[in-house]
Amino acid sequence: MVKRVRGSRTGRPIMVLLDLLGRRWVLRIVWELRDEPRRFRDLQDAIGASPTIVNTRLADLREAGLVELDPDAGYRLTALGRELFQLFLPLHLWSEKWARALA
Amino acid sequence: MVKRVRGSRTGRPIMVLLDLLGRRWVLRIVWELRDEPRRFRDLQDAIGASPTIVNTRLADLREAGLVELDPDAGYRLTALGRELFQLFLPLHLWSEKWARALA
DNA sequence: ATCGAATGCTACACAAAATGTAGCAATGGA
DNA sequence: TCCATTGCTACATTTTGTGTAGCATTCGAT
Repeated sequence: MVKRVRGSRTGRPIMVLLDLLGRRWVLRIVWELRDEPRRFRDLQDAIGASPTIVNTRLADLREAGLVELDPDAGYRLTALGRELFQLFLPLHLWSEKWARALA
Repeated sequence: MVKRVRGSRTGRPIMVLLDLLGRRWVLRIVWELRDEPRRFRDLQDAIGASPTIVNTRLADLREAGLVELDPDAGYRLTALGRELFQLFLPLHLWSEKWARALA
């Protein structure tokens, strides 16, 4: 069952998703896990957030079925998580254009 | 100039973008402005956040060149904002699949 | 067996961000 | 002149995140 949280009063999947992705560090964590598993501390150092919140967000992402912990390798995206990341890939390219447009 | 904020210490566009999009209500606001302009209060009611934060986020989005205020119509996406939204469109469909996968 | 390093994670005092409610100033129409 | 609509601010309270320390477990080397 999809957790009903914060702004998402309707429970509509897109709202729940936007809410999840709108939590601090969530997008960044997905980004950092994009191509290989990472250990807790490694991930924490990479994004520069407190362990408290990294742990909280990892819990959110695991509950959302987007991230999992492989004891032998570390945290990584699930199949669903990789699908989501694929949708975000175009953002990378676009962000460069965007930065140029603002300059 | 791209504002350098919070987690984005590098200034790399993708990081700045992920940081911006990771602020509460930002994704939701872009979503709500997707097909027509909305007035401040209208938007506020639609998302159910406080006027304080709606105003702050609108300022963020305006500074990022993604949203603008047309006095005659209300807040709306700029050309850049619409481009960004297009990149997010697949999320809508995917979110349904995701919700089904979690059920 | 025991030491140390790496692991995921918790505790907690402090700081920052968001909420909820009230209301202000400006504009424009009746 | 009155009232509604507009964008927005004030401010006390609550919620969320930070930063630092450190705990418990596992595993490999000595």
